[in-house]
Amino acid sequence: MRKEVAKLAGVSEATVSRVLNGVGPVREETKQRVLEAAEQLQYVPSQLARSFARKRSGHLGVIIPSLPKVHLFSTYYFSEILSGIGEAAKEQGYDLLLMFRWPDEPRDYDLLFRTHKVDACIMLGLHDLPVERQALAKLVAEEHPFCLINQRFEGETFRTVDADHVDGSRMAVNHLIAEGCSRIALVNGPLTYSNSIDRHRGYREALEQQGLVYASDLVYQGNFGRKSGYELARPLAERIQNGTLDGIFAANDRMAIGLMQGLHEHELIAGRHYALIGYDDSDGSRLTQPQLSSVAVPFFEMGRRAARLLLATDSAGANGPGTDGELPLQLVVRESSRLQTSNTP
Amino acid sequence: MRKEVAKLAGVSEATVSRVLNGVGPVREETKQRVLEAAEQLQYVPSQLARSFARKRSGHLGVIIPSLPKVHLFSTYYFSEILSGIGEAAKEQGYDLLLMFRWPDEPRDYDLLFRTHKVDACIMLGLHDLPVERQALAKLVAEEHPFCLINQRFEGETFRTVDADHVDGSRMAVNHLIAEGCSRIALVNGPLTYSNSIDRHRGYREALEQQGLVYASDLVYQGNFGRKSGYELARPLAERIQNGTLDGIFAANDRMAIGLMQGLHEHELIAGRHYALIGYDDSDGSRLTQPQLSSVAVPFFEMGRRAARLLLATDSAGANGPGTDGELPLQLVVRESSRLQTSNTP
DNA sequence: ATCCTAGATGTACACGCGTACATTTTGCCA
DNA sequence: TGGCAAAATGTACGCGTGTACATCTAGGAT
Repeated sequence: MRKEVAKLAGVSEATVSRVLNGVGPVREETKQRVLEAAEQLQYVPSQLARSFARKRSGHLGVIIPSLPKVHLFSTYYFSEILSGIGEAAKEQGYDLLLMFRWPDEPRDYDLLFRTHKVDACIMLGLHDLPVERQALAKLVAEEHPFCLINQRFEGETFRTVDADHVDGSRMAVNHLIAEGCSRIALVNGPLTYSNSIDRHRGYREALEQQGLVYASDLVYQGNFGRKSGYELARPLAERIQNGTLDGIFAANDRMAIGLMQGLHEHELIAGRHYALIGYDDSDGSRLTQPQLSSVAVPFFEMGRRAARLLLATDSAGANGPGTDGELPLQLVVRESSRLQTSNTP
Repeated sequence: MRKEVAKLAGVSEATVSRVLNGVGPVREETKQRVLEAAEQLQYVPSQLARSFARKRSGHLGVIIPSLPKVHLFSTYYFSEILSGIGEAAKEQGYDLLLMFRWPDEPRDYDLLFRTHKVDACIMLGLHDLPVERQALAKLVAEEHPFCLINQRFEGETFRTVDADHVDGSRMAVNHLIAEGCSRIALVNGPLTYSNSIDRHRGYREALEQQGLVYASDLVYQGNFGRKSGYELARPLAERIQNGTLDGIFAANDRMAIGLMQGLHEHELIAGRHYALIGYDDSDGSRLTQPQLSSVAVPFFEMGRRAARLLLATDSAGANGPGTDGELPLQLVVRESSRLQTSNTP
């Protein structure tokens, strides 16, 4: 208890507070006396009371989507981002308040702020739905600092840390073309993610820039899960076999891997009968046989940036909405996208 | 502000508090008046002040190890556990305070409690080191509720939720033997995890129960990382080729997969030239070719139990150290452990 | 020696809630 | 109608900090 420390050190409670917070002028000798007294009494200030007095929780909230059975949609994705957030938060003296959001729960993010549970918040894996936009708009209206990662809301100016997925997708498709593919399918994710929109745009741009035709029947849709990729193997196998498909760009690794497994059951091998490239460069991409080519996304760095953006106090911290510049992606070529032999039947 | 709500509803602040907390007798009509006033004024109590007044943070701390470059050691492992913890915490009205612990940081877990940052805490991925034991012993001495998951400290009575890994390992090895293996290697993890000790014991017991000899030169050691498994491929390949090895039990999937990849480079195929089984039944086990046999560990359930154990208030909650009963494991046979053809050269 | 200023410390209180205790109101029975 | 217990509400205060403001001290310039 602070009072006892004060008495033991022969000073007032205010001085104890000053020493422990390093504020205000304190004589060196006094400071030492206080520190010794605190040490001797094993005194540590209560974060609870401290937060209360300061009216700041010291928490950075992180909203993570949780699925009924899957628990976490993509462990790699979230783990990387979370680690990045964690590093920056620790750096700034904040703690992470992790909250799992179930699909049908109300989006009352503003309560997190109004109840002072968090000082700032990062939302992951949001869908572009009206309810979601509305909830976020409310946060903006009430001037609560928050940030999205790897996701934009078209037409809004929410603070966001994103990568240039149009360019990343272009890179992926260009690579397939360079490997000799001319009929390239896109296996995309749900269009309620800006990610998917970007993939589609990059895919189309690359095709058209290289003088290939864009055909909507080459665009397939999954849900970013492995199973959804696996299930698309059947229609794609047919096209590969009848020669109307030689390359596949999957919007993430999980679907790419599912696809690869499904096509394998049709005796179709990636890097041999067709070229395949995924997206995210998740750890799974190194587990498959053949190993999966992919586009590396700096998730860790994105998490870190988002947290710094929100918490930075040193420079021009929580100034404008200031969406950060988009981060660069990197093509990672492994075996699945190689296509030396042509696939004539 | 509560005072305004009170005024608007024509009651005292205490009554507002009572209504919002559902404590004490309140006339139904009064209750409605207060709720309406609160609604109208958009009043929500500050969690900060509430926690302060109650002297309970409402946070369940979760300590997660973080590695310099790897960020998270095993995303599957932690994601599952974390999700389980999250579910139980939400169920009990607690929030998760996530803290990444770097290897060289001091183990001052007791500060978390003494500063009232958390009401209870779950530690993951601890090593059995003197500093660690000491830190935990301090928590016990100060009567702070905490729980370990998937890990015991021999000789201590720390609250723990664990699975019977001796039995799980026995199952794995018995399976290999049933598939016709007679010379089975163990690729273990670091012995500073009780997990590893258990694996070793189960491995040995199974061998001896089946009348096979236990030989220490068949025990290899990795660090649970894929790379460490990959690097063990060289010595193991040699033994497989000279006929002194036909089965491998890896202490986790990551090492098993690395091993599988390494052995593949020696033209050795799991399920054909040797039988392989991993442990954890992580999502990666389904990504390999051939798919990896494994032992399923109910990580999600373990996380949930640990959290309930700590937070449960309804039944006999935080009573004794009460280590929970060990959870059952399940053998998951896929392709890598099948061994129809003998491996005569 | 005096005065002034900056440095050092003490005093007092607010922060927003929960809650023990005092007080008032209600409902019921004699 | 009076009385009494229980229900309903109000009053007052503590929780452990941070901090504005007042006060005191020391040291240098005049």
